[in-house]
Amino acid sequence: MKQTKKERQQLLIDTIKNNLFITDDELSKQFTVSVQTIRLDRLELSIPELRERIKHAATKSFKDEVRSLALNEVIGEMVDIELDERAISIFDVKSEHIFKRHQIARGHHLFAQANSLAVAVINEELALTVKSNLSFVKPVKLGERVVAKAIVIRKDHEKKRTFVEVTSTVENNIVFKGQFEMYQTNETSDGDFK
Amino acid sequence: MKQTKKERQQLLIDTIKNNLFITDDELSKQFTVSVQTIRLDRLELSIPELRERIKHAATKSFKDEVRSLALNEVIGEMVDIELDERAISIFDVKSEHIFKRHQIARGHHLFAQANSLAVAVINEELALTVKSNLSFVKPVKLGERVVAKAIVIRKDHEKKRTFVEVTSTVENNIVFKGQFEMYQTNETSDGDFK
DNA sequence: ACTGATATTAGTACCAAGTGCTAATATCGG
DNA sequence: CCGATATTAGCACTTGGTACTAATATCAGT
Repeated sequence: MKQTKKERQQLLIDTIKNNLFITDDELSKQFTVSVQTIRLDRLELSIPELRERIKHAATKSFKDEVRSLALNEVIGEMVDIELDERAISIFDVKSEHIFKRHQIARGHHLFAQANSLAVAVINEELALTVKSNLSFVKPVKLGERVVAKAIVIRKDHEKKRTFVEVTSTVENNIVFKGQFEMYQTNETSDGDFK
Repeated sequence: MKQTKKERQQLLIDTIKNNLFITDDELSKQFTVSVQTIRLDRLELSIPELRERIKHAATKSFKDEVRSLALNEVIGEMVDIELDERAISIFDVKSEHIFKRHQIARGHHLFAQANSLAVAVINEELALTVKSNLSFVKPVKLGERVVAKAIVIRKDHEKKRTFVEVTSTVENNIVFKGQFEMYQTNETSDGDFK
């Protein structure tokens, strides 16, 4: 049984999408049509040629690399900071942060934003989270912008502890709250550690 | 002043490394030598041609994509799961998970492993973290393998809540502990939600 | 059954970015 | 000045295309 032009073109899109390195020649054999037909199809569907396709994929890969690196430093974008007092960061929920089925942001991204903000607000060489108490008040959805505010509550030089409270909001509605007990070296102050 | 062959070849390596899309023709102009010389250089240095270079970069990008996707699903590798009872995952601390200066794993990765395990162990369509209480007992360092065990403590069908406890260890020493209060839809059981 | 539109195939010239090979010319060290 | 090394030149060939023209097939409607 023969395919219609539409069927073939739909299949062509799928085939290229999950192969990407396939040449017109190979495609023509796969669909048992001439190479010219494949080229007309690509033209109609405005699918670029092989070299352009892979070039595009290659440049995209660089962006991914940058993204994943950035994600490992401070999560979210810092917009304000007063060391040992407070800090604010914003974080836009994109498709890579959500549960696919429900468009709701995965909890660990909210935690990561809050936790890295708590680390950043501490004016020391090394700061680690010791304990924390979290409350995920309201689900955050795709496309929403989360504003996290960290406030230093108390600093205990003796015990090398700092207590930080982080509140995250979306359009002024609280979506997340966390208390963080942080350990830090006291290098800038008394430097008796290590 | 003229360059030696060695100097040129070293520069060639650098140039290609941070350009990747440059053709022999452009290179020949940049180094004011003939295209043939560039080709001999590439041959000696076994640098593949432009098309092969970008093809290679493109395939590498796919791996990245897979990695970052996998990273967005369950963090760590699941080794055992009994729905609504317990689950175990392992997570190897790599260079991308640490504070550069101290080789210590960032807290949010430990949280992410524990939290995603808590989500996974719940036998429902949708599970979200409501509250959690964390304790970062001991710093985890580069190269260490973290084993997280999640145990379902209690399931409250009325209130659609499940309580999960996660303990993470490195070589049998506890490094992290967390209690998670999870919200879930009861679709598999009574389906009165939504 | 015939006509016209649409789809498909074929063929040619051309391009980019190469490889592979041979031969000529520079350039440098001893 | 001689020989080795380095560089340049030229040509045929390859892949995976574009752009264009022309011929043929297929189908739908009257």
